[in-house]
Amino acid sequence: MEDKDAAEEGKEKSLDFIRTVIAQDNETGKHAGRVATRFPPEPNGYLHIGHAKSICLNFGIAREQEKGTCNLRFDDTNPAKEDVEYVDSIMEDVRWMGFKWDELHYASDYFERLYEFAVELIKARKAYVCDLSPEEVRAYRGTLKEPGKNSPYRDRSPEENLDLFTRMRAGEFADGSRVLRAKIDMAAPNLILRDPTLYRIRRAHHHRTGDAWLIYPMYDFTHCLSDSLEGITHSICTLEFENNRALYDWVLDNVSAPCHPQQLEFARLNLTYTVLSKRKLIQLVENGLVNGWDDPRMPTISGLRRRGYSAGAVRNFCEKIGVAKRASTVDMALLEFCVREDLNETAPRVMGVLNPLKVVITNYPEGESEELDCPLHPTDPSVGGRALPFSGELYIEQEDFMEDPPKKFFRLSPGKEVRLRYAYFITCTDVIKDENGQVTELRCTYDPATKGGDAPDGRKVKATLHWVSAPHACTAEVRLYEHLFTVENPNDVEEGKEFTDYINPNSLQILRDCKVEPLLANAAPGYQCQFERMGYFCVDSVNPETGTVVFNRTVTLRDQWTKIQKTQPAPKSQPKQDNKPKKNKGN
RNA sequence: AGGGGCGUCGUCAAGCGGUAAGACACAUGGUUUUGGUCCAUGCAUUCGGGGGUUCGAAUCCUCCCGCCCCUGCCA
Repeated sequence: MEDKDAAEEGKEKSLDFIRTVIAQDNETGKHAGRVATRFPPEPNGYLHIGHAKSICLNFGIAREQEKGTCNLRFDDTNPAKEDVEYVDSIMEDVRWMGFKWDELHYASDYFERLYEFAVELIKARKAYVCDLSPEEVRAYRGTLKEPGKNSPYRDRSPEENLDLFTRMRAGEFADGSRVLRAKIDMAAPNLILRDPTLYRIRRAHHHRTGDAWLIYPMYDFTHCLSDSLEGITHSICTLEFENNRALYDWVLDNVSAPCHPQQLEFARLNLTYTVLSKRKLIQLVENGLVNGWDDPRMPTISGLRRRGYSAGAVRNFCEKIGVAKRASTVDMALLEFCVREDLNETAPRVMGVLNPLKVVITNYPEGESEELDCPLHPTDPSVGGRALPFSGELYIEQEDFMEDPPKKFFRLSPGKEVRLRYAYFITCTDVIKDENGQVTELRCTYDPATKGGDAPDGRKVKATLHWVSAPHACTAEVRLYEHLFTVENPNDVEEGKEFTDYINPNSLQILRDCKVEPLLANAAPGYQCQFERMGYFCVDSVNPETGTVVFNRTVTLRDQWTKIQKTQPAPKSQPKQDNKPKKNKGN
């Protein structure tokens, strides 16, 4: 053991390309050992798992450096799309992820300074007010293959530009009638550099500056200068901004900026069976295709939280996926692995029956009951235990009984003996059906000698079932979730279809008559546990008026049995008896 | 007269001239009072393709191919 650890220590953990740059900068003393990052969301939507990757990168880097800092900065330069609801949710999500920002900033706090930088550019003949309409600007820009042509307003004098820009700010011109543009190169092969817009006129109420401004700076002008003003050393963003780096550098090179951060671009996260673009996420919410941003099916941080994911699991996931420049799509199975890994360690094991089937123990003393002392975790005694009531009337899972079982079915069937976890061995003696042939109840006998779950005579059973004592059971609502989409890549849309056409109709299944052990009657919202053999669940944070506890299934357990079933020849038809017909899970 | 990026196992991802890490997934055994966990084993003779340099190439050179991003007064 010890030498193994020692061997491991010798191995250098390989750094991703961003941390490699930072390590080099530290070595050369480029920033005197200082490392300053920032997480810069625009408050125009809720954060999702893709942002979690960026959060872990930026805050993570700051945390692992001796002199590292990470700011939270809202990139709020487009009042038309932004809202305080989003800034609040973003702060909550970053905190929940387990990070603390060093400084909190809003790009809008820099508006006055940004204006001064723009004036600087105008005075240096590097920016001009352009009267072209948006359509004309587009036409003048040229195409991917052909150069653009200069705006007729390109050579206005600094005096005239200053006058016009001042009057833009003062509100003398209509929205969209003029813009301030950088004077760079209309023939630049990088279109971003063809005299990009720096300021536009917008009579919109800003969530922070109110009506103080009528002109708003564009991202490319704002972002680099905000970074500079905050003394950011490494400005980390996603790949699609690679083209913008030329402008990022141009602005900082042509203005008296305090410092020049290095922009580094990494590949954004894509996940199978979901969408991760704000536009699409907003569409799902606004069209009522999901129940809000925190719908547990959503890949949002708030959705994952409500689903029962722990911050640690999400952080772990972000570490496992790595950081690189290659466009990639991570398998959802990895995210699921990360929650299971986390919850397996910590979650108390309890009993919950999703689709109850009544079992009467015919030789158990009528009306009696007893309490079994059971651990809450199979390997970690510190999780504690609880008293579990047992009686002659129980519920077991419908799928744990088959009247005519296939070869590899180990669970209960007529004449078969199984173990009830932590309780007794029982043997099925009778099957009771209703007039439709549906199984409504099982009659079983129990062996009093097997109390606790072991037979003194050493006989074995092939299966252990979870169960709940009927008179003691608490009725609960359980929401089962599956992938939001039926296809791996919902962005890959067939001709004439939309991504919403691939929404999984079974992504949410509500079970209203589940039976859980009494311990759970007063479980607090957010409480995470494992229903033995069924999966990890958590108490929904939004409780209904009805008073019944609502559980969200975070993730199923790994399941050999369904795999075996899939590879088995179809079993002889069985009368279905679910209270809610269950679709074949998985696709 | 287009420019900027990226191609290593099914999916992520190390590797940076010395002979293909790791993780998920998958498969097979073992343990087990969860068909869970855990443990063991297997899983790229080959790095988009062709040439070249070299004793030696995923790593260097070269040509080709494929994919992503850029023509918002969005970020």
